[in-house]
Amino acid sequence: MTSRPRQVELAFDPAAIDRKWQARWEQDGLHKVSDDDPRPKWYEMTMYPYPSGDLHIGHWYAMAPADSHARFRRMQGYNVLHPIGFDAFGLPAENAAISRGIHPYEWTISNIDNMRRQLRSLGASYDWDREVITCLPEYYRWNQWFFLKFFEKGLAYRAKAPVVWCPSCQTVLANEQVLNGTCERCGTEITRRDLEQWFFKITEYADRLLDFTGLEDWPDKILTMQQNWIGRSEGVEISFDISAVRDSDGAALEETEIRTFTTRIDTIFGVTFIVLAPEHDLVPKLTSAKNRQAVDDYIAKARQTSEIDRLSSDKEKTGVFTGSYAVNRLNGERVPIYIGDYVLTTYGTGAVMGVPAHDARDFIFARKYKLPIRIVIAPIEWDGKELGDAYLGDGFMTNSGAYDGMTNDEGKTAIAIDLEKKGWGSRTVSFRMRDWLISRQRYWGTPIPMVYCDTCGVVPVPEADLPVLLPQDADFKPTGESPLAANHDFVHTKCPKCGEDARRETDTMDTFMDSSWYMMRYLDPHNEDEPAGPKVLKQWMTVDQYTGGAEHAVMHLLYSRFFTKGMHDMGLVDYDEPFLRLFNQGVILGADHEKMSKSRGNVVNPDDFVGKLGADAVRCFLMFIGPWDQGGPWSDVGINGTARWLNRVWDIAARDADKLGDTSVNADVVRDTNRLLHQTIRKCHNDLDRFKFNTAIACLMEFTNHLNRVWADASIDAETWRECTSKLLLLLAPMAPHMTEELWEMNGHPYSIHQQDFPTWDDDLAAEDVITLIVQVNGKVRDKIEVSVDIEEKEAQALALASPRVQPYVQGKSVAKTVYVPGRLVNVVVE
RNA sequence: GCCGAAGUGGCGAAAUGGUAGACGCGCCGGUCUCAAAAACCGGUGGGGGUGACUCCGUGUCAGUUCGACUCUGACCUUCGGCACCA
Repeated sequence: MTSRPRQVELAFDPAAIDRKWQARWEQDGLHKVSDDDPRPKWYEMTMYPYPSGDLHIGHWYAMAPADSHARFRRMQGYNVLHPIGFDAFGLPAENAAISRGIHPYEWTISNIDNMRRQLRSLGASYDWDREVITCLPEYYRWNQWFFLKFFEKGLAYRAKAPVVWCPSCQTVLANEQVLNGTCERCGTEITRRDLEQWFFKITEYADRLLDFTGLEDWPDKILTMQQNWIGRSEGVEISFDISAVRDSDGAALEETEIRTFTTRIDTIFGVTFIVLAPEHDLVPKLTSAKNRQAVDDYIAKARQTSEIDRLSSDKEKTGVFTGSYAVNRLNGERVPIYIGDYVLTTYGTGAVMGVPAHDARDFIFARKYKLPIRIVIAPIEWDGKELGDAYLGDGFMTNSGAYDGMTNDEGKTAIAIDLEKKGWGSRTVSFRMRDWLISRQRYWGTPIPMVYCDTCGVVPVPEADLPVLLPQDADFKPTGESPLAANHDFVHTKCPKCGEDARRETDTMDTFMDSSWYMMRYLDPHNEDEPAGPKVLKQWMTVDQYTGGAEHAVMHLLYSRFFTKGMHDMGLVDYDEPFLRLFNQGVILGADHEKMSKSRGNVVNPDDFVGKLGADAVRCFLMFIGPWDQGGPWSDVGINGTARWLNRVWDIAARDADKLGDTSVNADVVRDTNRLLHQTIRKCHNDLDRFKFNTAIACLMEFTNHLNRVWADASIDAETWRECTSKLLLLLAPMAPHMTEELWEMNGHPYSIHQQDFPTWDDDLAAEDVITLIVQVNGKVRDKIEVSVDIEEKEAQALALASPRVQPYVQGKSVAKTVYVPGRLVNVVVE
């Protein structure tokens, strides 16, 4: 409350104008989108918000530029669908509800009411009849419907697995929701649990998800992140012989081999040990009586180790010997079998062959436990000495029997082929991505439509019985078990198959289920028979432009791609990518260049600025700060500049053009003004097309400045003035929809400015006839001369050399050559 | 550690390999005013010079080029992602 920034005084009342036009547009249904429209369609979607209760400046930063772009497309002649909805299920509603003793439904719906009002204050061109709210049965019944379809197709399955658990949220999480070993939502360190849960088989689509050919314009960053997340590795699964191992009774084991996965089969002759994950099934059987105690202790310790520590790559590599040996079939060597927690049970086969000479982790492990290190890929210029570190590069095969002398690349293929012939292994592909765990032990989500019957097993709820309603009266406080399990009426049901007593599944679905298909529901939000009708799907999908934050790279954006491909394969839709183009906006920061947070006290409340300066000023300032994909700091004083400019636009557009007499009109200035108009239209159009709002606004500012100058000396005629000001309003309309509508009306144009065509330009009129020719000597600028745009090279060179400011630099020196860039410069190279 | 993006005035930034700093903020000066605010006009990268001018300048160091903020290589810094994935 100390140094209050000086306040811009406006010549108009933005708040009144905002209200006036928002009401009028609403009343006229200006933003209603018809399915029967002859114009080409453009589906432009922005990621729907979570109804946290308040539309903060980050929401504005996501929504306002997106709306401006949609408006721009509309003026270009497209039938634009730019819908909005609410991602209304999820933990925060429950947590907030628990702490306040209010039902999640009440909390969510009242937040939505408030945010709807705030979204309207932004002047966004949403068709509210298409609004989607995911926590309503009209919506989530289709989650259940899709779940049944995926189940039928074998893409949804139930399995016991070591899943991620958040002790604070008291629920399992998907792998994608773990950040550095902590819960993505609350930051609590995660643990693991062995639970039976529902999964979606996203891994079955791993290869297809890596194929980005159907995506026209996605940021490389997102594609890279998805690629890394999926983590495809080509390698070989090779087994080691354990048929010689005997159990405590001296009997042979049921299993005769250990399967391992490697990407470096060329190093197979360098194997000096095997390491199994502590959780590996074979561990108890392979552990000798003598080593039992040490192994059990190690496993117990591994269990206690936190996920963060366990996953840290800096951690010391530890392990214990099981007492058993396996045989490397390629050279008949016996190697010790260890367990070690640097081997993950969830990747590959949960077992690795230890090649210390050529793997950094195995190297450290071998040093620690004094295991032999045998070089089998000779480094280029290797002096035959011991290695100080694992050698990971290429080289020639050595100590590798028949393969000696091959390059390791050749060796890779040769060994793989031989292994396959002998049946000891096969080429295979491993993925880092795991199946999508969708069960949640929480209340505020879509009930999973499954029933457990003692006689029939797992039985899907028949489609006709959907939706399985989320009971209103559940005790939703988290206990670690789903709150629905405590609801007697919900749990106890009849088996759809045999009619006997049965129990319902009490877990709910991950909310990323909701967002995996919401783009379809906007097309047909009131359809009671299907998620969306085939006719509207055909007409609108896929989404032409999607905008939103990059934080969803490997969650929502990956899930929805998978979901779409699944639907495609079931014949439910005929496209297999949901979003053709993607644009990620950056993050809006506090004035201190830090992330906004209450504890820092740098949070900006948009409502304050909207009330004083108007929605248009806030919209334009957010777009003017910098490139949209870059984000940037908010500035309480910076916005005054944008407000001042809009005020000047107001002033200019409100002037009476007839006050410009003929007496001082200057034909050159009229021509220059016309040229600038056409250049401005061109630049503004091209910038808006590519989301470069900051430079689009800058060029409109330049045009505004020019108009002010020519008004001051009355050097242009009234007609030109009217032409320029009305085009200026049209160019600005997508970004400042309220005040341009008001000025449009004041100037006697027909309602609405937002239904007009975006101005077009004429390249001939935009072309310069005089240019500034840069004259350089050895690349340094020495003079600038005004010349005709179509000047000949010879003449340009002559003018350059004749320049008195160039003369001193060329005098007495020989001109080696001159470089002429038409319309740009002449560079004289001397000596 | 690996992958990716980015380093330009006091600040946000702009520049198809061709005038570095458009546009805006802030600041300085002026007009208006009793005064201030607002508004408007002018100035504003740094050094030197009364001046016309001149030298330096886009993270650092090399390179390619007639010419590099832009391309190449190495390094430094910041941010984002992944992080024992065999």
